[in-house]
Amino acid sequence: MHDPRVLLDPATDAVRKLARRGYSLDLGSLEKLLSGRNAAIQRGDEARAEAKRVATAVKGADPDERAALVERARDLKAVVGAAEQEHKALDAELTALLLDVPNLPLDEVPDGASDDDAELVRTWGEPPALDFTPLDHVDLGDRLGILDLPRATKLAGPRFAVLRGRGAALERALARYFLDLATERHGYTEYSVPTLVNRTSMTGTGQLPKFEQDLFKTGVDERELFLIPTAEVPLTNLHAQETLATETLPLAYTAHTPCFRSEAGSYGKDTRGLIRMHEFSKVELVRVVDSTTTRDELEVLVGHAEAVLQGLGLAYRVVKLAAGDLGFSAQITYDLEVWLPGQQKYREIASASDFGTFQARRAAIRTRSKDGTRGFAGTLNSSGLPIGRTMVALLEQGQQADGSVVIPEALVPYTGFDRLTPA
RNA sequence: GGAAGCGUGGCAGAGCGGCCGAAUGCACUCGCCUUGAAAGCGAGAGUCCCGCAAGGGUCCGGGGGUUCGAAUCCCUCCGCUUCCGCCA
Repeated sequence: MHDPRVLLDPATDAVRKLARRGYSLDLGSLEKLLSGRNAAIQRGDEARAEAKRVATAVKGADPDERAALVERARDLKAVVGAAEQEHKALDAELTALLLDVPNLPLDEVPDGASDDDAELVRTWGEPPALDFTPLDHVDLGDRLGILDLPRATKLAGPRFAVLRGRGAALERALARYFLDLATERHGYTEYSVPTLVNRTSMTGTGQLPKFEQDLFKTGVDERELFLIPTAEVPLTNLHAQETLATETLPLAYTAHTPCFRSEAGSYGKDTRGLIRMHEFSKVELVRVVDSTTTRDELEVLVGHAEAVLQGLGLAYRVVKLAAGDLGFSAQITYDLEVWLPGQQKYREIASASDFGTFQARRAAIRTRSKDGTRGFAGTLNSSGLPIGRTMVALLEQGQQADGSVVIPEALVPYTGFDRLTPA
């Protein structure tokens, strides 16, 4: 959420910046709401101040002037009540408007609306030169006897997966490898967190109120809970409504959780295989930092995500997303795209985003520095990585002419096997 | 699910319907003292909102009510603790 004053400041250039991502900001009504709200606050405060003075005067008043004072106090009370009501009403409107406004893209973010407009930053590794026609991960998984999509559909419907035998073991090994890398090499603290969270948490990171249709919602009686689409939600909200001493920053958190996405509006997209699931498992990296350092922290963070792919020897590239392709809360995002021989192209596997203070304002994650300066924290997150999509890349890039798949060396201590072979 | 109790500032812990933003202790910041530190002494310091500022307002778990006036009374919700039941 933005500070309305900042949005209204011409120096911010908010209208143009938001237009780059396809959002049209109504500065006029914003201005009107803000000034109206502030005027109401002031009116209420003045009346309340007077009411306090009168109430104090009542105590020592002569009997004959007491009645007049009490009546005056009653009148003031009405004024306070009216001003307060107006304040609340305008504040609700203002908040609703602000909650709807996405983050401002940084100037370095390229123009454009789709992934075609992303800017190539760098490429790592060589797509394996296969002297045979590569299979995609669905066929591979089927032959290897580790992936059973038909039965997943029977159990829950499309976009769910069943892993079997070494497939299930591979999933477990990947999660452990990712977590060890994050905690032992990159300094993240591992958490185990709820995967069902309340509306406040979802609003804090920006999934709500705008994107409720993307979430799975559950509840018993009046109670309302949402399945997390990513561990970003619980990890970032750990410090919601808290004030952090700047000298304790940056905080680096990781968690391995299931993630749930309704994938509304993605009908027909990636219907085959493990790419787009309603439920998948992911290791997430979250950083809570001094707000002035987020841009540098993003480079650190994307490096941590890249290290995972590099450790597995998977060819990938890094792109900077176009303004119109940014997530709601992000001001800049790098996508990591891994090479998929089965599709003969790079496909998104992870994305690392800098949210500036956008989420911290929503979630009220405050900071206080040694000299007493107060502000909001900066937040960032990256996948590190999703297990399913990593398995896709691993199977497809590691496939051999005989139909077997070679497990990357770094992973062998975790799997206990170095090769998957057809059943 | 049943019964009882409790929710005050970073922590601990007072608080008669007006003198309470709130005693006191610890912790904290800045001085003094000391070779240095500790102890001692003095001073200061909460949050959020409106305001250029001066200043004003808010906040004693959340919300509502009674009253000229509520941390103090009432209602309600939430959370925590203890006991019983059930249970992974």
